[in-house]
Amino acid sequence: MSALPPSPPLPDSGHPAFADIGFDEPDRRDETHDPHEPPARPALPAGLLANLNPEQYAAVTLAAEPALILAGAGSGKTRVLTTRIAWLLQTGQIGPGGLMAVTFTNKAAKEMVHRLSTMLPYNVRGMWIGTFHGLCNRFLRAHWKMAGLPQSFQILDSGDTLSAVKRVIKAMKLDEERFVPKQVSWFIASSKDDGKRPKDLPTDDGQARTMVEIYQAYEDQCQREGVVDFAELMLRSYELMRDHPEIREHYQRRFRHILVDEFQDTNRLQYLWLKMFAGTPGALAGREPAAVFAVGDDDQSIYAFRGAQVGNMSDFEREYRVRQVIKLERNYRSFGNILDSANALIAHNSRRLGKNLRTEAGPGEPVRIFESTSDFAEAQWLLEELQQLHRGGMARSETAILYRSNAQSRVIESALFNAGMPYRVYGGLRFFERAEIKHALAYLRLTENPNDDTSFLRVVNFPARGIGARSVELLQDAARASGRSLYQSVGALGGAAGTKLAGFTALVDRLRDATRGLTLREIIERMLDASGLINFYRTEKEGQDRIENLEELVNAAEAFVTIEGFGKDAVALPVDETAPGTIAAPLPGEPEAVAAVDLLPDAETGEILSPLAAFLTHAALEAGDNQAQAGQDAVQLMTVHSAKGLEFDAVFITGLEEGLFPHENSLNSISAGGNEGLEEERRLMYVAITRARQRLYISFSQTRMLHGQTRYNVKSRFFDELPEAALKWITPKQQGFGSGYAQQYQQAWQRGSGPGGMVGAGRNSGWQPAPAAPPSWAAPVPAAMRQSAAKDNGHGLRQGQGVFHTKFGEGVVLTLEGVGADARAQVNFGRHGTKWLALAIAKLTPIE
DNA sequence: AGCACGCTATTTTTT
DNA sequence: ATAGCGTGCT
Repeated sequence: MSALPPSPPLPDSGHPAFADIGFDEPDRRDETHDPHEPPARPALPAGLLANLNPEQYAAVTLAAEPALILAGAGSGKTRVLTTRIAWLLQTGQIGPGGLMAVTFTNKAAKEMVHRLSTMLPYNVRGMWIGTFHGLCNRFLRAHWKMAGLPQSFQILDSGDTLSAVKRVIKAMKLDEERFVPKQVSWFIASSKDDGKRPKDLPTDDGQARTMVEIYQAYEDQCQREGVVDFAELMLRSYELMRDHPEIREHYQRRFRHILVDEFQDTNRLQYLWLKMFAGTPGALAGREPAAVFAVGDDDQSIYAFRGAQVGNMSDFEREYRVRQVIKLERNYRSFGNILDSANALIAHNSRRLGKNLRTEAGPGEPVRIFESTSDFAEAQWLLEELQQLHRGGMARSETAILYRSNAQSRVIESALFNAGMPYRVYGGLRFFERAEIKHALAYLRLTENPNDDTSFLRVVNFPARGIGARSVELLQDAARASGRSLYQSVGALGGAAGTKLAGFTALVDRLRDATRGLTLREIIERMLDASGLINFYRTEKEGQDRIENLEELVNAAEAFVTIEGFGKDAVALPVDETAPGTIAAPLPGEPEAVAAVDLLPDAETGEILSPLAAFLTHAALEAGDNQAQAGQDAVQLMTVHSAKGLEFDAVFITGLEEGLFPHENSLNSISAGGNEGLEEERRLMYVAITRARQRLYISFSQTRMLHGQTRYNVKSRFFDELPEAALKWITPKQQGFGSGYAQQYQQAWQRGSGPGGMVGAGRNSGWQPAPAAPPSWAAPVPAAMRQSAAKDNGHGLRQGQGVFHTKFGEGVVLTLEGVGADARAQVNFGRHGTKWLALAIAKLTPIE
């Protein structure tokens, strides 16, 4: 008997193309097994399971039932995930069409596919392995009609989303001061991430009601224009599953194994989405839910600020009655002192699922702690230490400097730049986010869908063709009045403006007609020429880089490939040979750099998305690398957040100061369960520490330039939570302004020309500023007061002086006022806040 | 249409 | 300090 009946046909389907494409081929191999009775363990493919430790082995070979894997940092998480997939396939428990593996980032998905392809003798690219959003896209392309979308719907990135929101606010004639586009955009995205439509939201007060109205109007606008934002991809897929039992049943029967990476980072909607695909225990008539294999680490949950719910882990455990919780605690990355530090630190968090990393590698080097007088001195020290490591034979790319906030990179970059030390900063503009690329994509999108108003507005007058803001406004009014797109409304305008606009739409039409039947490369080349983009940048002084990027876009199109079929039958096709029915030979050697996507066929007709539409989808879902200075062996600079998932021989964690790390803003979010904000900061520090293989350095500075002013800082409380035995304090005894590092740095700074050509670090998309509250942790020191810095007021104190108070502990003097019995001092006690003290009463002992 | 000035905000980020 | 953005001027 087969416990797993073949998937039912989709409603109104039965079109042969559906199965031919392999998109939804039911897995016949399943029918020889009963997945609910664990199959006898077959002979293991040679080498596949070799060298797994007992816990890894247990996880990889778990029976087909819901499981939670608590995978500590460096415990071989990706290996377990990929080996399990390979094992499931090779033991014949499931076919390549019967499982789904979900990650958060394209990078992780690619890594998984890459590793799998080395484990399995066939092409794995056609499988349902990808990011949440990538899989949603695939799903919606198959069921676009039922989802109420046009077949070639476009995807908005966060920039597009913001401008779309701006247009809505303008159209509603609302005050942008009261309804800040960024905040509104964030509100809409978070509502969607919570699974909520406008009708599900409270409208208690006027402000809230208007916000919901904007949300509704934004939805209508997106629907009219045929575009979806990132959150919409998830929400629309979820609702489609929820509201269509036949679709739901189809996919629930199909995917018997669902593997989820970084489960601790899932938000509410993503968990709901997973439950839809897996089925909820007890709610399925006589069926078992899919075997969800959730891999995560609650100690590495650092994205609560963008909606991640660590609670999904315990919810999953409870709701799916997980019997198998496996902890991977053996660390293969770091030496003992590093792990001891990580363990001791994270032990200060409450409500952990509980995990302790261990290694057999021995203690290794101590964790080195450096106290510096200024951020300049800290940067200079970093440079010298890096030079020493490099002289000792360590590759620069194996060394990383981590910081809590992007603003910290500047001073470090200056020091490295002036010394000629190659470095690479993560976090700049991504390829597909560059202005010239967005312009080019806008033209391409208009040929696919002229009603895409976002794209229309972006390029209607770029390059300049005499269509001013006034004309555009008239056009928008006409469009609004008739409820049609800008493109459709051009005819309604007369006069000179109407003529020029008609010229633009004619250009779009010409482009669409002229590129029909051309290859992707030819389409893009034609567009670059006809739009005038290339010419525009040729005449620009700074246009050379932009032209190179546009050429790179042509290359990306050239390398664009789709995958057809599953497993052994899968072939990679250059996208221009994918006319339905044609089969091309696999690309020679299947280069790793290839940008592979799916054919994205319609579930009913099997009709494949045009190469151009598929490419545009790809561009939207994968913003591309941000390697500004790739190639060279360079020191890696990044925030702690972006370091997650990476590892280096030597790691420098900088700026360990109260208010900065842990960050002041995080300390506000105290909930019933404790100080959630602080605990997330601690997890962040835990992530930072566990990036290091051999050497770990942690530094902090007494003073730091922030927002143009010097701030006096107290060292981070996290130092108190590290095991003294694992540490080595390497700060030179004698320090201070005008001596040592600070002075050396000053000279280097004056000599150098400053950091030219470095990558801009500022980049904010969902984050919203909290109401401005003056930071209490490191009050800026007014210039007038600074004069008193060197002056002694009779109490042996000066500004910047370290002091000790019996109740508040260590602090730094920020300001001094009055003399004699009246003398007062403002002291920053870090976590205990900033206080004014009467020096006649308070017992302050100078330290250092 | 393009530039200059002034204002504002400055934790973390992927898709 | 400084970058990005909106407004207003040439």
